[in-house]
Amino acid sequence: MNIGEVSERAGLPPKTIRYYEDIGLVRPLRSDNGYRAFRESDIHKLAFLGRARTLGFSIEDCRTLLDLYEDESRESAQVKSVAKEHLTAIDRKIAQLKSMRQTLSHLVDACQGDYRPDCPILEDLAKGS
Amino acid sequence: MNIGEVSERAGLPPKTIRYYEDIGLVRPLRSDNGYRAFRESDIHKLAFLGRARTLGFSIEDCRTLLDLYEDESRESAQVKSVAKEHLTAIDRKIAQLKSMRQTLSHLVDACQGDYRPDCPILEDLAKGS
DNA sequence: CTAAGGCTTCCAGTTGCGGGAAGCTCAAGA
DNA sequence: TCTTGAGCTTCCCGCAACTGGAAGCCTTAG
Repeated sequence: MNIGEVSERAGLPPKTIRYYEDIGLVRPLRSDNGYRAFRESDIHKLAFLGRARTLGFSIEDCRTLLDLYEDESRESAQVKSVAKEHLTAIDRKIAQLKSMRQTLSHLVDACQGDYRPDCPILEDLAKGS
Repeated sequence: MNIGEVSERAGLPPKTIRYYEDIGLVRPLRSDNGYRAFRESDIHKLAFLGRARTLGFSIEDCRTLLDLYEDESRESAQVKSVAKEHLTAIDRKIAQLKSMRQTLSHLVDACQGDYRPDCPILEDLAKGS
């Protein structure tokens, strides 16, 4: 199967698929004409990767997860460990964004947003919190 | 004032300060020996930038905000507009992260995390939800 | 036979810096 | 006075995870 159809079926842009091959996440065969020839297993892997990426896993995490997926002798604890670390990273990011949101929304509320130059937002930025 | 002391006072690494000069956010003078010579106003700008960055504004937003800050004839509506757009971007990111968090925490909870290979996390990634 | 579309590779750009090399300058100690 | 050592300079590479675009081959329909 050529990259275009694979792209549709796996839900990933061709560019991304080529990139994943570059970094060794998938290893499609090649046809005589030089085109990539994907097997069902490749599509399956790509869909796996797409799903893992939407959950926010890094490429390296994806590599690890894919390896574990294909390792019959894996222990689920290994998978859980990767997922838990990612979860705490997500929590950190959420906390950080919420903190920004908090400050920023106060400032936005305090700003008149009219034709006059006076602005609490700029005043805050200028003198630190 | 040399870059080292400015770095301490503005709370930004020297590398970052040089980068900000590269992209035209600050324009320190130069001493005869070629060293950057920062004025108080430069430090003030750098602190402004540092604060804006911790609130998550992009460099381009920072440039805009700095321009507005120095523009006596600004209208606070312009500032508020930039801040509001950033705020909605933050809200989008928070929503996305929360969605990831939701899915991921369910999966993590469902995984035994023991020596056995069976794993709901991998199963989910494999078949998509 | 030709044109369009799909495929290939390769290179550059994105965001916001950080690391490190090579080399100049300056201040302090033997 | 000479020599360190720290601090400064520029320059270029690398990161994550792609995306866009150029140049060129392959295939298929008209």
